[in-house]
Amino acid sequence: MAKAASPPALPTDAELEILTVLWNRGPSTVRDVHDEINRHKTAQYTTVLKTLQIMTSKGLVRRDEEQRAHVYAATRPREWTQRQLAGDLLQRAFGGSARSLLVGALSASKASRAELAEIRKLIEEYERKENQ
Amino acid sequence: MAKAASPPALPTDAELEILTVLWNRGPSTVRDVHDEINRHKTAQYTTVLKTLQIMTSKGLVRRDEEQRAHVYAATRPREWTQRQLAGDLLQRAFGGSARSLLVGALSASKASRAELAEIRKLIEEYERKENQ
DNA sequence: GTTGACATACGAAGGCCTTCGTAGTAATGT
DNA sequence: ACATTACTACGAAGGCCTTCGTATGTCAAC
Repeated sequence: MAKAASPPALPTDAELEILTVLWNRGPSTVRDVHDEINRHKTAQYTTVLKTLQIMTSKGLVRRDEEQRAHVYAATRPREWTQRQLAGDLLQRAFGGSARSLLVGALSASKASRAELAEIRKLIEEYERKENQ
Repeated sequence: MAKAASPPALPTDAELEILTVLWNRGPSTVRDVHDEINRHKTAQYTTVLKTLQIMTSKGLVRRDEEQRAHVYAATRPREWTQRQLAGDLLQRAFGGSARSLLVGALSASKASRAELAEIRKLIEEYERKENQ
């Protein structure tokens, strides 16, 4: 069973939460993930398990069954997934305009002065690369 | 019937598509929306109608029943909704970092030189306001 | 070997989203 | 008056997501 081949679809809400744990912790058992998630909300152990099983069949995570407690790891790096998610929203809600998306993000987040500076540097970096 | 009071929840996919039409066209009948949407995909008239009815009950749109063909209008402006959506993704997938979100958006969109310049100006603008 | 702790597998329920077909009603034209 | 056309209302199906309870298996330790 399992198999998913094709590009893993976008992770859903619960899936993204689990992926975040995996990205932060590295390969983890269900128990690891469950414990981590229960730090800020409550969820049954089997809920996490089931979701991880589904994620496996979707190809979002890979699992190592060597040990009795299977070890799960994200298939795609955080950045790759973030790009998918950002790209999706970009098209769906912002007509592809990265600028509009940034406006939305900034007005939603009250970015600090430091963050603004970071973003400016990032853009300058991009522009430099663009000009080569 | 109808009524939703509380802050309208985030629009779903199909809802966002309809909202986009309303934002672009202004108040419109179901037929208007349906015609517009069928320019790039096919959907039954009653599907659009039903979705608009649901959106009404959620408070995403308001409807004027004066005429036989009801006229629908978005309750919230595009920018407001975009902020919700951006803010939601920002928290869910980027740990609140607008910079990370921008990185994702840029790598997903291959922004043009012109767009990069626009974004830089936007940031400079923000920084100027921030420093007053 | 029985018990208890801990693991996976799996079915199923409840929600929401999306879609559409059908029914009923109002306007329009012949 | 009648047929045609255009509109709204509504129910329901099919999917996916999320959640959980229950069944089952494994291992260790008494």
